[in-house]
Amino acid sequence: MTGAERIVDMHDLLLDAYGPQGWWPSRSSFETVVGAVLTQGTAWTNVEKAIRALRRAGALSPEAMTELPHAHLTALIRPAGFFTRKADTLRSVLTKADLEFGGFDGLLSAPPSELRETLLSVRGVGPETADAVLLYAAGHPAFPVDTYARRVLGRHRIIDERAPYDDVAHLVVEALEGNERMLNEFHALVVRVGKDFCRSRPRCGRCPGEGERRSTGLK
DNA sequence: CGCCAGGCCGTGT
DNA sequence: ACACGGCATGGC
Repeated sequence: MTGAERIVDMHDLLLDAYGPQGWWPSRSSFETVVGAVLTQGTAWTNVEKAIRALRRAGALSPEAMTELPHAHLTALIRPAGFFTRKADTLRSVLTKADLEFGGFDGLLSAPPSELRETLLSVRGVGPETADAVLLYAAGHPAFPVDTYARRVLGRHRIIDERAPYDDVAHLVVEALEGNERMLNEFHALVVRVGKDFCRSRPRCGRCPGEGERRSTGLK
């Protein structure tokens, strides 16, 4: 079985086991983008605190957040960690959207490649955040390669755990034939199963070829 | 107390 | 092209 076939199988199996995950959990595309930035290197529970604070402050729209004094923004997202950097990043996205795309909706409406390049040009937005925005806020085929994707696909020997980001992303997008619905579910399902087994139960024994990681493995 | 979480960036090899 | 430390809070 090829890697692509195993990825399709994994998607089908996980979907049967867990059901649709309903990602991205948010009330608007703007909230999705905010969440994508805030969750960088941060537990989702902490992101929820920050999102709730923003909502209470009425700052969960591009216009409202633009009006918000920077010190307020920084204070509101504090629970999400790395808050000085993340506040700057959110501000930069909004500024760039206004200057170059006539606003946030204009940015999201840009062609996928232009949207991705623009997002990547913002300090604090890397490939995973950009691909999460493409997939979950703009509805384009993309695959955000996060720590869980690396872990799960790596332990199943479908990829080398430290393969370059774009290699992994392209492999999955090709495997799922650019099917946005499947890419959406697959990313969410991989996070779900990764939380269930790969973290709380390292070496759970369910991944093929798990025994040789420390003995012979490593290139 | 230590480790980790739905990363990214600047610096040094 | 990689390795590494810094960025920061909160839960277990």
